[in-house]
Amino acid sequence: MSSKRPLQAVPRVDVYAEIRRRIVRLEYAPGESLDEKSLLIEFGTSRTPVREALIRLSGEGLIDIERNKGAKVSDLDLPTLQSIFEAGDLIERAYTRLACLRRDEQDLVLIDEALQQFEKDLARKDVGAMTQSNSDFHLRIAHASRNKYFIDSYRRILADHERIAQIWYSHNLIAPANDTHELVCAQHKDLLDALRHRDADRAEQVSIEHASLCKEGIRQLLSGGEQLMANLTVTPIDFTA
Amino acid sequence: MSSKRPLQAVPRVDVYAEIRRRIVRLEYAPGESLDEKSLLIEFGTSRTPVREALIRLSGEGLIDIERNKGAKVSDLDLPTLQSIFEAGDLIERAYTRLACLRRDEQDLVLIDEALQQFEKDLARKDVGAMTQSNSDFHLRIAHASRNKYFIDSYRRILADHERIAQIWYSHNLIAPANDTHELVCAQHKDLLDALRHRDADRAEQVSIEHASLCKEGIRQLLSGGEQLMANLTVTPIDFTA
DNA sequence: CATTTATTTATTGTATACATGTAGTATACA
DNA sequence: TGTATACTACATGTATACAATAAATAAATG
Repeated sequence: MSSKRPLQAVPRVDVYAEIRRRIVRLEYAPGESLDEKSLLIEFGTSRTPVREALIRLSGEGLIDIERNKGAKVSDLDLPTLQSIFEAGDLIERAYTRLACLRRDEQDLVLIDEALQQFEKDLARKDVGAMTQSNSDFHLRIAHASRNKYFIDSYRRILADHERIAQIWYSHNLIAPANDTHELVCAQHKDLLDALRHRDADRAEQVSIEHASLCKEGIRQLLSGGEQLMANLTVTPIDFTA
Repeated sequence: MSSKRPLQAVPRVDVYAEIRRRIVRLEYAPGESLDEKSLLIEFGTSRTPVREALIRLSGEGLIDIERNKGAKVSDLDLPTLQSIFEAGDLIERAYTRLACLRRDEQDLVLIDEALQQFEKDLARKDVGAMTQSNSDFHLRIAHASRNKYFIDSYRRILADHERIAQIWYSHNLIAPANDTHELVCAQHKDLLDALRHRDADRAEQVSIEHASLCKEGIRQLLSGGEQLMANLTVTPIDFTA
């Protein structure tokens, strides 16, 4: 090969992944407008990769694009929060049951790895990493369900959920004598154990409790803050027997 | 206003909508590769709108993009079919129940309009239009649930479902003495009636029967074709009481 | 002074040119 | 003839230039 070398080294920033990371870590606030120019200057790329990343993120629901008016980070209001829990609970229960039926040994290994990563991140008190590894843990269970619609639906919910988890984790780390994270870890282990024994009923029960714990935490967080945000009510979906 | 006029008239083709239409109407076969050049020649635009359309469609799961290797229409194999029914049934039941609680008068009007449009399209034996108006009918119910995650999840499932419905409708129109479409219309009316009376249990029951009818139709369709496709089995998700 | 209408400026949408990577073909060699 | 390598052609990825739209400001009119 001659001395010709590419002007630009290969490991360039993944614009999509980086913007996504900033949104779920709340570095970009909900509602904040994202203009292409400042992004391309920062990432050192042209507009094309930035625009393509924004379109992808729009498809995931993390940003809203209005024609000729640019992109904004999606809002996170109370109805959205209620919807997250309403849909999240149900879909989580569904894929968890299926995962019990369909998981293989490799799934268990991957889920266990994510579980351990979460505990490491918790020990390091790295809230961003915790959010990431928690999502990995749950998404890997979703994967074991072998149903791409449940996987994608949950990924969509999780994206928004991460932004809330971020706040919740921070709060729990600050709050004195808060054993919530120990409970979360215990539930993760229970869930993996139920998957290992293919016990769908127990896995579903743990899922319900896991979601409840998070829901209660957020409820307290909101009531601790502004009063108008305190009435987080989630309608349960009771199917006919 | 002066005599200056844009060189290009405003009502240009919506590349995204057109490619999407062709996929759900099976004009592009599952697995078929879509290269940018032939698309841009056909639509008379540059590569940019084509690429952006492909990225959006990729986000919706209708095409698969592999880096440096282009786009292919997503496959529709047996596992996908099973996943559609598995996830579709559950999510449909969930949003239907919620829609009973939350629908307003405007929702009922919109749902009724879609219902009537479907009957018109059926009378005209326009399979493509039937698929579209059927999707509209169900999506408008989903909208009445006021939960964007259920709406988006169902839209995702529906996109793939449309490709199957397309085949099923054609088959029913050809098959002699087939009253399936009358049943479908009756169920649509039942569903709207249950929504009107806010009867969640009945609405859910109709949803289950509606999905069953479709599922059975597809099953017969497959067994009529190749033998290896005959064993469409869908795992029911029985939550703990 | 308030309101409306031009004019300017900035941002987004589209087209095109260039860079890079992949795949197919042809050639060299065993 | 089979395999490996080099080269060519083509498709995709990225950068940039141009067009159109929206927002902001300035000018004009009552």
